[in-house]
Amino acid sequence: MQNRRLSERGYRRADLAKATGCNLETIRYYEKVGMMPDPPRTAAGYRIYDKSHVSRLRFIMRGRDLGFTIEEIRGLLDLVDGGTQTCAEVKERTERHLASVRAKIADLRRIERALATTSSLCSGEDVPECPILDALAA
Amino acid sequence: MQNRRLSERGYRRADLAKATGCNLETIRYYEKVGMMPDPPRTAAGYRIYDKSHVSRLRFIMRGRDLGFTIEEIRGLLDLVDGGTQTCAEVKERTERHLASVRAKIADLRRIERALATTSSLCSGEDVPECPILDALAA
DNA sequence: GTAAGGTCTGTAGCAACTACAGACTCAAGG
DNA sequence: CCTTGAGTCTGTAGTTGCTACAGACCTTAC
Repeated sequence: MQNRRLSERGYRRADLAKATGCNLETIRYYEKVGMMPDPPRTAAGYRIYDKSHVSRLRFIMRGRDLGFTIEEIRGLLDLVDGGTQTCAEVKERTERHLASVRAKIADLRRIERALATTSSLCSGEDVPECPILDALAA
Repeated sequence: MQNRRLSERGYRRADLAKATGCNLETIRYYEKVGMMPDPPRTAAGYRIYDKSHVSRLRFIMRGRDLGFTIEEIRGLLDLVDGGTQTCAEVKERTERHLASVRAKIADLRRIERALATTSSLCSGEDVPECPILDALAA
């Protein structure tokens, strides 16, 4: 194909981006902040990635999708990298995060009800009393 | 107490921060971006707040907690501020926000399910192999 | 061999804060 | 009356987690 020699050796940055769906520049950012390892380079300085980079980047992105902060993901990666991870630790972190997600859902449901009520009140001619303020300010 | 004359008139910035849990500087930021009104000032230029500012700031913070952007909160505040809008406009904005709330709930439910699933895979034992990490890497 | 396109670096921008620095104000104690 | 210490004022710079250049360099296809 267009870059046979390189693709025999591994992925270029754009290949990694495509393989993971990650933004091109974000890969460099993750490297800068130490979440992705400094990859080997070609003689000309081009980064060369392999399958392991694809997995790691997917791991990071999946964590972000699940609403983990960078620091939380770093923590999870440390467990992986350390090789000393215990199931108990990871489970504990996950459940803590699960609890906060459930709290957010509960809050949003309250807002949803308030908005739905407002909307139904809005069918008349007059501007209604707004229960949103009460719901949010409570 | 130490500033009786002022506290008879209202809250100072630090009082408002304490009453709402908002960061001191963030109050000024919200004022700068037009989410909080320019408050009255003492002769020396000190901001003076009252109960209405407490409610409004709580409203903003709650919205932020729930993941609304500044622009969305601005929209909600417009609803609350009311005044010049017709009922149709209010209803339209309300339903738009309702849709975004429901989308957020759906997102969080998806995250919740993923977290609950990964958590349930985990034995909680002190073994180095963790199915949650495997699931994230998958 | 040259043009198109990928990669490199550093840096600047974004949202939404958060934290100074340096000047000013104010109430209380001596 | 003066000092002291805490609170406030302004503008600006730093933070997080990206994202998007600019300008130079490298590779590949034709």
